[in-house]
Amino acid sequence: MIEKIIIEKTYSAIEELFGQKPDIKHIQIQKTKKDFEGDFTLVVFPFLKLSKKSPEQTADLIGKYLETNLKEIESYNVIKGFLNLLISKNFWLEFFVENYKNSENFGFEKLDDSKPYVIEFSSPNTNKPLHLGHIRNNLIGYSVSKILQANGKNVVNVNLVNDRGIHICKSMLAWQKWGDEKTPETLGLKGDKFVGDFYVRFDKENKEEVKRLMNEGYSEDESNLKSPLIIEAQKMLKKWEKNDTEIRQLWERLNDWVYAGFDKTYKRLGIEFNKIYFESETYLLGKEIVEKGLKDGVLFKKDDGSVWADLTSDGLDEKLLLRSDGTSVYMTQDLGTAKLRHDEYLPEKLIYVVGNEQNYHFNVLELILKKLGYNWADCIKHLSYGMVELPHGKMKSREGTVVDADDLMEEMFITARETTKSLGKIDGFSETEANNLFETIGMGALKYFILKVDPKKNMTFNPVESIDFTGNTGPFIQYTSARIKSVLRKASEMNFYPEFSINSDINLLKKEKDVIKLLFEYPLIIKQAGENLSPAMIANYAYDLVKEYNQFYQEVPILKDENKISVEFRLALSEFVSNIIKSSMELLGILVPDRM
RNA sequence: GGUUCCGUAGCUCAGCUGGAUAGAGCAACAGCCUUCUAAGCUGUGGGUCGCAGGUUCGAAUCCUGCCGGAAUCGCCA
Repeated sequence: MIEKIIIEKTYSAIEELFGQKPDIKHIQIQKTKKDFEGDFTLVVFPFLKLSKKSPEQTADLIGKYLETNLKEIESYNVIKGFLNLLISKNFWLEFFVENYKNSENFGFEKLDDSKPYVIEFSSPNTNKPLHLGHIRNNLIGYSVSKILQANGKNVVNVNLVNDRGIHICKSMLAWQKWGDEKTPETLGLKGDKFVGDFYVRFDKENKEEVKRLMNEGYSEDESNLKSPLIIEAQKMLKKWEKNDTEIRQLWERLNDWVYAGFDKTYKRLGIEFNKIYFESETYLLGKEIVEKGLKDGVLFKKDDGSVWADLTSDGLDEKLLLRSDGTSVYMTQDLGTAKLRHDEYLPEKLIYVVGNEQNYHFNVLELILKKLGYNWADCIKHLSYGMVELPHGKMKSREGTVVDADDLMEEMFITARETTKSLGKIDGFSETEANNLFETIGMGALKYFILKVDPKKNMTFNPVESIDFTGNTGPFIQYTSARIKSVLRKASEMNFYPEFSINSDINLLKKEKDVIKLLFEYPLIIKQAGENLSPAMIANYAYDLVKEYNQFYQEVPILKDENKISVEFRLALSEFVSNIIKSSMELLGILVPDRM
């Protein structure tokens, strides 16, 4: 790495020039800002105490030293305390030659032998279809998984499906009562939608019961408890827990419908898992851990028999782990599944992609595991992402403002179709090709719109803006790639092919160098995105690269140049860029078309 | 009330592990297609980086306080 070389040389420069050893942390090399001449910049302010000279003199001395002692440095200039270093043309060309032929894999690490990274995302309930919030979760999880793989990690994608509990019983009961033996097939509905409708039906009917009870003089709380529908659902849950055959069959039937529906949504989103956990299989886990903790005196029991963890010494509250009737709560299950996953995979990291409303939950989870003596709890990482809000506020099912995942994807497809058609871009496409293109563009727009935002931040989803296809959008990036492909096609018709060797004497234009410099950064971006678990860093990089390339494309003729070496070099540069666009988009789960 | 997170252009977002004159896109306005795809490129206007202190040669970035917003603190998941 050139930065490292400059840092090392700067160290010896200061040592030799000023007779003192600098703190290595003070030697910072950064990209030179656009308005100044140079490639890298050294900030010399921290060395003034050592040099006992003015910033300009200090920078000048170091600059001279680097210029004579580093062959990569062509020249330098000093502005105030900033030493701008110009890297030689040959350095950039060598970098280019060494990497462009294998640019499909440029920046990707080979699979290392570290322990696996287990990443959980999606985690749906089976009583409701997936919505916009799930889309963000899925896209982030899947992309982070890809990014970690690009960093050479062995990654396992897991999903934990909440397939049991009172909410599923509500849907089951509603279907029993009002379903008339209808099925998704008979109604031509997607299974998750079908079951979700019965959940809504239950809610509606139950509200009326509650209203009736309140009219009879009961308080709201009492009415909620006394509602016959609720009582019946609770009975059903108890039967389920006792393995009642009839209830279990009904449960399986409804859940299978839901899974068939989810599968379609996942498939269209392009999401895959290596392993799916079902809560019905894991919800009893954790009890043993808690009972052991109780025995060891880490946890305590209250008079009513409930079991708690005391976290007050850590600035948190007491946390319930077993109810007074001995049943477990969400936290208990999570303790169990965490241990299960740890035992199964012995992971380096256990990543949970879960919304920031559960920050507290994960703090507590980690703390309790540590209290129980599981030191591996350190490997737990809550990848906390922000809520998706609509321009008018958050999504509320009561107000019917929930954005359904399938509807949204379909809208993106339709918008992509209309826009593409109106631009006249599908001449010569078969119907299948055209539909594939609309899907690629629509999904590209949606995914990019969501992933370009820093995961930890709340974001606003404006349906109008998100389907914009110009500016900082997925389609713009896809378009640039298609443009390059078009040039490459045209080139081969003219018998020009991407080619460059270091022997070629070439005058490297500013725009060409700017593009190469961005390509040069890609491996570092992948690394940082991996460290920060941030698809947004990849998205923003891809945009910067594409923006830069388009300026090059606009200013510099590729095929029209008279110099064959220049033509071949620019083709090679373009091909390199298109490969990086493709690979960075792949890290976001976005495809790039050959033509659009 | 306690804890955590957020506040950057009219809007959506970068920049935040301290460095130069705070950047993009959208929206508005003005240009560029007889030349490799105009889903593009160029230009103009638009900012007390919530407010006030502090640390520092240097703060949008770090610390403290305040203001505004969100989440959370369930024998829900």
